[in-house]
Amino acid sequence: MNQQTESRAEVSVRWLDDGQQWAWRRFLEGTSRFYEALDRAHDVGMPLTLSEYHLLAQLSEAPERTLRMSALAEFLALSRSRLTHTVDRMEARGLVERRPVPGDRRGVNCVMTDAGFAALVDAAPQHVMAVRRLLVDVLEPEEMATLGRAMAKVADAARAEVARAQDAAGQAGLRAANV
Amino acid sequence: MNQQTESRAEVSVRWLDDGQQWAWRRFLEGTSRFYEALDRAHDVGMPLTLSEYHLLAQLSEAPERTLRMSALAEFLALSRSRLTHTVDRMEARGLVERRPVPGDRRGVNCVMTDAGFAALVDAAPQHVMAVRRLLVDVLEPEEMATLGRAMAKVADAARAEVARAQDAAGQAGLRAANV
DNA sequence: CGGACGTAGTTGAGCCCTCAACTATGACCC
DNA sequence: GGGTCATAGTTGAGGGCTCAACTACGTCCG
Repeated sequence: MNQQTESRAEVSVRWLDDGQQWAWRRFLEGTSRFYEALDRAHDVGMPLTLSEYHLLAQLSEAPERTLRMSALAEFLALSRSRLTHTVDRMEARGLVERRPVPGDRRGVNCVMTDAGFAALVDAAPQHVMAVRRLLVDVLEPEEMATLGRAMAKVADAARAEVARAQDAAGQAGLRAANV
Repeated sequence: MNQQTESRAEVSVRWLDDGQQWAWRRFLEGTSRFYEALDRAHDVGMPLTLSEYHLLAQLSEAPERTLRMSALAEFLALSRSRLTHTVDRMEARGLVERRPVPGDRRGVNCVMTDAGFAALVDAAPQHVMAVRRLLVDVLEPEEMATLGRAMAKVADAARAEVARAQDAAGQAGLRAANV
């Protein structure tokens, strides 16, 4: 307990310097305003929200335009629960369909319908133009490349941290079971 | 009508090249996983959510630890409605207080309480360590600087687009009124 | 076999956010 | 000075997301 208190003490914190603080705040504000504007672009004049669009885009690149729910959740960085709810809504609109996975009766495949493909094709130009207007064309090519490399590292770090947390939770469960 | 159809035609869309596509997807995945992990870090062991933390951080730097609701909304890139709801919840927990603005009876000041300040000070070390672990320390200093500059541009572009959209809505309103 | 554990996906309650409508006040201007 | 428009903030309904609990199936192994 004492150790935990120690590790939370302010003493050992390396605060951000001014440049880091500035960059971090720009990141916060930039991501927030960017996604807000992109969402808005989808709301006016596109029948697909941003996450629906990404879901269909992912499916469109898969063999048979089909992916297992779990694979889709992993690719899109969505929770299983959120994916279930999202697919519920899209299925009701006829954009995707659920099918059993042959050979694994736990699994569910998500298949893009023709209507789903049509909706994707219809929305794609506006979507890409918005991404250009708000991100790609705003940056120098070299900035965009650096942004990509940097965010790839960030994604890895976050993935690793979440995995660590889940392991720790598993250990805690074991400990509890052993009491 | 015909013109609108034309302007949406696929013909004139400049699609993303492979490098741009890669960078854009890294950005999507990176931001998604980063905020998920940071939220999680706040949920376990901190009494403040990420947006509550930022709200208090902003107040802590203002004179008298006080800001008008509208100024706070602008700084934090929150909608007025969202800020109202968030402040409702924080006020119920004693972290902030509402006061009338002297000299403008429309306005409401948001003031950080001592309890709010204490909560901020308590959460700050863990928050900063998480931001380092997930972002700052993952990148080269030069990458972090570029990220900051890039996101500043992106924020400006998004702000400009939203402002344009609001102007257009205003024009539409005028037109409707003139019919 | 059969029990324990892991994986796949769903469910529903609760929470937070968005959106549009609303109240109230200030600013402008003829 | 009284209409008109702009600004400030709130409200509540509706919708999406999170979280924990749950069902169902697969896998491993003694």
